[in-house]
Amino acid sequence: MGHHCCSKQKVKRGLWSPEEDEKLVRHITSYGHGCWSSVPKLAGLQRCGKSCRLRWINYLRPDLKRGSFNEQEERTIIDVHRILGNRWAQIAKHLPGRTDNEVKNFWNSCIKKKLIAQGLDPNTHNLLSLSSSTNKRSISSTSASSHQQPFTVDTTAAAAAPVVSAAASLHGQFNSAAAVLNESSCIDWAAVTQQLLALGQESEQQQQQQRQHEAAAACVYKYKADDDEDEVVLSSTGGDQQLQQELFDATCHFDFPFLDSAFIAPQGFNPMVMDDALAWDIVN
DNA sequence: AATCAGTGCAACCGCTTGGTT
DNA sequence: AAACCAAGCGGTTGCACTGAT
Repeated sequence: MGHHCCSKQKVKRGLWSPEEDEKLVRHITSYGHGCWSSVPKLAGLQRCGKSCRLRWINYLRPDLKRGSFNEQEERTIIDVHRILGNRWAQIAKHLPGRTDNEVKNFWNSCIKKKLIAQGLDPNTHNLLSLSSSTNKRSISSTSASSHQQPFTVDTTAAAAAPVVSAAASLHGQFNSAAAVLNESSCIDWAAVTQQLLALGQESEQQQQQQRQHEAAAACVYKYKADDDEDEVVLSSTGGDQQLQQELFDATCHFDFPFLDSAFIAPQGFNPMVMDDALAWDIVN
């Protein structure tokens, strides 16, 4: 089966020669690529337009950074992958000079193995032992990303340490939520919070938390990012505004470095169970 | 020296998306 | 609404290279 995009022409395939590279670079730097399907003819190449485009994007573009990935880049890939999954093009946008193909190859050949060696599931970024646990109960699943596991709660842990469990569960849910934020979906955090509370036994401390949850549930957190600065803005739909402001001040120090367009956190998004360390862990 | 397995990277394939007619 | 096309994307393949035997 030949190329559907250029089946009428005899095209060369396989590795590019330096001469072909030179022709393509010369053509694009002089005239731009325009319509890729016309590039091979105009540049004097016996390649299909798709092949030219790929060669340019992945190898010949002047702004590409060559060489191996540094530690910072590796960290970024892992962090963004945790949130976005295998969306290599999206991930590559956070790595100037790197292509989606390069990131994907680096992930498959290197990072994946490192994570497995660390006992982490490269798909979910959870501990492998936890990923295979059977003592879990699914309470919600809103993920639109196939790599994400349904939101689960370890009920044993919940009984022993509900707050920790809730935080851990929210952590998992946040990952799912983050994976779909770009599609402008909203997570029903108020419902999640209610279910979390139902799992644990009510205590005085939890009642205090309940009040905080309710206050936080009336908050709308707006995150905006632009070239100059990122900011999270609080607005309220009612309730104890002083408590809301305290919650906001106490929990919204963190950034959302992987969201390059503004989003509005869903009503009921509750940072109360997150401290800065967890928030940092979530978004990084 | 020859062979083989493992690895990394470049390129390809097929599908999806978005725009145009 | 349907058909078509170009571009974008992620998964997969092919091949050169390297190290072990």
